[in-house]
Amino acid sequence: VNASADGRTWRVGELAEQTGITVRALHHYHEIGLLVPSARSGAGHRLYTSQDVRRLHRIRALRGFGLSLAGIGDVLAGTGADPRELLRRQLAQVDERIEAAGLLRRAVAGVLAALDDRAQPSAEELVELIEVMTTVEHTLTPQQIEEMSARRRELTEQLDPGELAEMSARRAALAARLTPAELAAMSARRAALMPHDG
Amino acid sequence: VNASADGRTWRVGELAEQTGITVRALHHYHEIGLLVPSARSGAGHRLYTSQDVRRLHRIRALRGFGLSLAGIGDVLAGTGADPRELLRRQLAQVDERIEAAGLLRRAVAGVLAALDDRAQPSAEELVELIEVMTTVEHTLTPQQIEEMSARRRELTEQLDPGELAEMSARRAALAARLTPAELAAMSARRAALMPHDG
DNA sequence: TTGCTCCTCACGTCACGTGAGGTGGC
DNA sequence: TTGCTCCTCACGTCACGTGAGGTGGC
Repeated sequence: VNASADGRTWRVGELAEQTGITVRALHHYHEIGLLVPSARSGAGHRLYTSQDVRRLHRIRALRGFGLSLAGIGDVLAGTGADPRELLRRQLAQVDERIEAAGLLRRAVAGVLAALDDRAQPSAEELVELIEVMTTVEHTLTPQQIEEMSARRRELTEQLDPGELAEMSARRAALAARLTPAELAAMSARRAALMPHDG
Repeated sequence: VNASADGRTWRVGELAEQTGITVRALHHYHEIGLLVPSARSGAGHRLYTSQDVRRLHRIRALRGFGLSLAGIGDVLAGTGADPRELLRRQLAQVDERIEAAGLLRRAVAGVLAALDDRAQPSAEELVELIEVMTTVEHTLTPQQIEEMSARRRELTEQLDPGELAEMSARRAALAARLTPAELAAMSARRAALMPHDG
């Protein structure tokens, strides 16, 4: 808002050291116009003013929120629509990631549990196991899966922010947890998957 | 193991439709040698045998486990080391993702909660808010952060699979959950962040 | 004079998406 | 003859990493 007439400038290396952003990344931000240093030295070296540094901190903060560099540019330019809408989309995306990762973690842990009992598990057995475990999911056709996610998207978009946040939190917590019962069920299923010797 | 003399073959389009994997992806798998169709028609069209289809299913299953195409090639070739080691690394990676996403979700939800009270939040306010919220994390230098994750990695590698799985499950569940108390704390902190009017 | 930091190309990454332009099979 | 599927280039994506070869400042 008010320009403090601080004449101090920073060079790329200094900025990189302070912020943990690499020199190459700063070059990249310059290339795409996201952060153009306000000055150059006589030798052509980039010189960043305190204003530039301030912008960089904002860029880093927004990047930490998972925004793309293009998205960050929009937000900082103020050209985007309602910022809340942006954040809501972010939240929904994060929740999808959490949910997917939770399912994946359960699957991986399940396979690991099954393998840990075997003396010398071969890669062959591993593949076999993973294949069978994922077969269930594959009985759904891509269309069906698409329909499901589309339907869910519609539903989600009709919720107000409060409801959305609540539902998301519940789903995320559910997906990330691993109940002993589930582990037991996997352990049981494992017997059916193992090659019958003799 | 035993080759059922099933002479049936499939063309890329058929395979794509059945498996949900795009034609382009199948071309890509061919290019990198991950899945080379066993035959070609007179016109040069790719013809996949039942063996090829079987391999494709395995590729898809392993891809679902988050492995890179190169990693999948290794596993299917049986050249990799102990498959359990591979899965353990996968598990650790997934847990890191879940944890990071959980932290992110909390931050985004916090900012959203703060913004929802404002009548007409500007992009400027949004950025300000996000910046302040992430400032705490930035008091750590990159080196410190690196040291922390390195130390944690060392610790993790010394655990046996059982301990690892248990710890991971706890961490993941913790990170994904959003307690009312935390929301309240955020709500309280919010007051300090809002610009004091007058 | 020697390091150190800086500079500008420019290719590589990962797993494909997306045309462009053309040919064979029912 | 008309669609449909198939083919092979080949560039684009996203946010930089990683040299290559060269120049200015203390």
